[in-house]
Amino acid sequence: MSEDAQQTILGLDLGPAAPAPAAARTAAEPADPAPDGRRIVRVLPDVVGIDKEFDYLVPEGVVVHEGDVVRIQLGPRRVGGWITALDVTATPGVALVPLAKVSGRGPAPELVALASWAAWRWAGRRPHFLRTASPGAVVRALPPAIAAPAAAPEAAVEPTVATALGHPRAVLRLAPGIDRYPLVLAAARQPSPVEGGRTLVLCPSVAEAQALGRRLRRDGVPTAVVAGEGTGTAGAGEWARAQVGATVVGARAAAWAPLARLGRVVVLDEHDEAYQGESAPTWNARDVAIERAARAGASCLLVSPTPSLEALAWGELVAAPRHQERAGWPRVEVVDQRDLDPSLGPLFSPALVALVRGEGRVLSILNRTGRARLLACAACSTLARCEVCDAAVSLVEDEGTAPHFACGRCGAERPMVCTACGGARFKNLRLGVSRAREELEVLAGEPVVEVTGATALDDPEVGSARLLIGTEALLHRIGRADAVAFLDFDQELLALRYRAGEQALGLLARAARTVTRSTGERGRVLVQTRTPDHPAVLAAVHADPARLTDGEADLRRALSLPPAAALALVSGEASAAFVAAFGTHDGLRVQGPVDGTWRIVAPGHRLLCGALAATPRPPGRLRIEVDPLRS
DNA sequence: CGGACAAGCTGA
DNA sequence: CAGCTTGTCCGG
Repeated sequence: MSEDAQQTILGLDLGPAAPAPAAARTAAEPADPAPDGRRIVRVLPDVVGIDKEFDYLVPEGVVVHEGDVVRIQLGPRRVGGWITALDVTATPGVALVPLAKVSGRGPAPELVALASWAAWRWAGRRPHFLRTASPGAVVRALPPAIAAPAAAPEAAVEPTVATALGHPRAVLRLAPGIDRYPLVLAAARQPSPVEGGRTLVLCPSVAEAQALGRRLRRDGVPTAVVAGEGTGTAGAGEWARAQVGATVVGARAAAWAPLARLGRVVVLDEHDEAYQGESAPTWNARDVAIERAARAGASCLLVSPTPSLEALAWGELVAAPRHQERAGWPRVEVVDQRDLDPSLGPLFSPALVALVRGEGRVLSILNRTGRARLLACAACSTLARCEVCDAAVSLVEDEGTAPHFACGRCGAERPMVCTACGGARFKNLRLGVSRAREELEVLAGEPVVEVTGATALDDPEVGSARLLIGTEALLHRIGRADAVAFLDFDQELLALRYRAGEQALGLLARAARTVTRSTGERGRVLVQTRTPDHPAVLAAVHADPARLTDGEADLRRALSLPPAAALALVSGEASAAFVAAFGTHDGLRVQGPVDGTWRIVAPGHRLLCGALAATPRPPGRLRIEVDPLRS
């Protein structure tokens, strides 16, 4: 070993305040020595593309634990990795070299195992998950153990909530106007099925996690907020506190938080799509949390105003009595756009006009219509049109050719140059929203501010505006309003995704929460649609999500869609080779390709993931999405 | 994944 | 046949 390596080797010690015994690291125990008397550990390199482990010698006097983050010499280069097994026996005929460095603490053994499971479940690679489970910065030693929060003085929660907390795997349907904090506090304080077990609370956004964390700390619950700086990994301090006994609150990545002894998992707004990643592996934090709880013997509670069909298929539904749930929803008014006076246009019903001329902050939601985007010259604002037929042209950005305009009507193509001023820069016009804004302004008789993804929320114009308009992202960005109006809800209801109904109801629930004031008083939700009898609309109007989910579950079964089936999408340049190698399996159907994407339908994940894992990956880019949310 | 090394192509 | 590209293999 080089002098350099000797200098960088770091002895790690658990210290006196090691976490409680359930998850006690076996690391410090005496080793089975290798034949030559030195310990050997197995290491998974942190290199995507190497799904293989390698054995290394532990340098004399160095303490290692399963999950520790190390650096290794792998062939000609030095890379990071994780210890996945301690005290393995040497493979004959392999010349071992020592670990180059033990960097610090990493995921505990049960998380290393969970990463293997997740790699199987979402057809991904272990390093992806182990990175999420590792601290964002080096953790050399753990702080002293943190005592469990004092038990709840008395049950200060609703009977429904108490029932749900007492159940090992429950789905709590909680109306959107109900504050979840009493539930979270009780979850942190009440004993769990695991002696001395701590609570993990997941919520869809980092901001919510931080807010919950502040409230819990104020109430004397030692809390670690595990929410990363973009990448999803936790800061070293919070990571270490989570490891030694804090109650953990966090967003998606916190499903991998290092609780030494997990007793209870609570997933708030489990239906929220923010729990699932868009890039492969498309793992879902709710499903990771469910599996993790099951492995730990912990209870798991999924909470949502509109539980997903996946949740309902998984656990026992607990709901408040009808009148109580009803009281937690605002009034949802439905306008049938088919009855509107055509001269006013379909977007502006008398009810909407009354709403914007009334008082309080009103959010108007309008999704862009389809893919039709208009381009205008950035310099002179002239619309980009076809020189042949005058229709609006769209931008073509194929590989191999320079970006140019193409006419969707007559097919003519031309360079990306403004016909009026010769400018070459163009801006997208979100005509749907922009024009609606202008018209709404006229109808309201006062300014209406358009909020886009680029709008800064601390913009004084936004802060002071009473009337705002935007796409559904507006609901995510503006937390409070007195009324929410969906100008054309059919965009949501009739979208071509199989989950459109659920997503639409989820939007209505979000709107319902947006108009709930801290006093409990409720504002209004207005829905303009041509399909007022759609189950998602009826569910919100009647404050009864079962109106959607009952029928939807039957439909999914009939059509072999999740959760009655398991889906995977396979795309990328190597997808054809992969599908060829995948072959045929009993009970599995391979469809496609459509636009270069194959679709695999299976009766369940066991079959689907088993078959995916058994297929060798061909070289080249390959994207496998298990449980795609779109599609 | 990315470095090493081998086999194949090109031009003087 | 040097010099370069392309491909395959392997890492402890």
